[in-house]
Amino acid sequence: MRTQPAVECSIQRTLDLIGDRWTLLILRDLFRGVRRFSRIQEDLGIAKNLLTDRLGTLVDADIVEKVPYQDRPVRHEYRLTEKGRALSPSLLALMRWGDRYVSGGLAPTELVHDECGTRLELQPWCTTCNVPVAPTDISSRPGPGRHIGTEETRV
Amino acid sequence: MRTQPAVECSIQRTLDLIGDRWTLLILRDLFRGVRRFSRIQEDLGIAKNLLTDRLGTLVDADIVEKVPYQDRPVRHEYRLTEKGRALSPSLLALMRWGDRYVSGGLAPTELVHDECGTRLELQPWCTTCNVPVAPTDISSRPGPGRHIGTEETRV
DNA sequence: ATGAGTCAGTTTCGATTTTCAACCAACTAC
DNA sequence: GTAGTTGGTTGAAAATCGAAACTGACTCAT
Repeated sequence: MRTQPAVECSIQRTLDLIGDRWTLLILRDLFRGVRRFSRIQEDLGIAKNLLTDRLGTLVDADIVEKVPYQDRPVRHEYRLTEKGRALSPSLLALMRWGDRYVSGGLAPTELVHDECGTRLELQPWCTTCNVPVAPTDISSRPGPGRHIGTEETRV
Repeated sequence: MRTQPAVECSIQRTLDLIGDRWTLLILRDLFRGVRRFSRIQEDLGIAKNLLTDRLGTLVDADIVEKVPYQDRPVRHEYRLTEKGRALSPSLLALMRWGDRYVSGGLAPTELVHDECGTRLELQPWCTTCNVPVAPTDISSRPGPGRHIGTEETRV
């Protein structure tokens, strides 16, 4: 969307790709199984030219792929790639925040653990210690993908 | 931002509030400790009138608060409220996705577990079973905040 | 084989947003 | 008094968006 020399932040890089008003909603629909142009269009109320544009961007970015579901006439549907499915935690996090702070704690839809039916939380997880990590136990440091002037950083 | 009758989805409700091109970047700056109008403005390169507008929206939504840091002249800085800080997992999730899929696995900044220095992952977590939950073990169901026609839903 | 319908777009154009630059107000420091 | 800083506001040009009309490829019913 924008063309900046190479931003030193993965959040910004990500938002440059999918951070506009519609794209995350389109992705939500794809996660929900709404995969066809016209279905997405009527579900979101997005203008068709914009939907064309956004889906094109997502396909170019390899987040979504266009697969034919019939010949004669050839019709396609849009499916998440592995890269696209990897956005699941991001959407889940936004959803849980909205449940708590916008929907007043009353989730319109709940995501639960299959085995026990408990509603899921999303937590930072340490793969070494195998424990959830509280925000107070998180530090940041410059990583191998170059670094920015380090400040008090707590995300 | 938009005024829709009462959308039945926490993702959409959330994105209506913070899902524009700049707001999440502003919040990222606040998490990083960049809290003053002029600092944010130059860091992001956002137009000042838009920054005024977006900060106002965030303050109205109680995501950010404006606190004076000096008198004479009174100057304010913008701080995350508890509601704002609760967006941390969302930003973290977007960051981790960007690390992997946009920055080619080379994180510009790493968030690590204080105690052991391991880079953090963000995982759905079952508070009952006390285990991380894989995407395949997640189901969805209508919650108390009203419900939408249920489809194959996997977020 | 004509006519209506569906799906996935493209085109056009007026309305809205964003950007960019200039200006302003309050105060400090010199 | 002059310059500088911070946190804005204002207005005009440029970019983007939204709504509706139009297209093309095909099906199905008559």
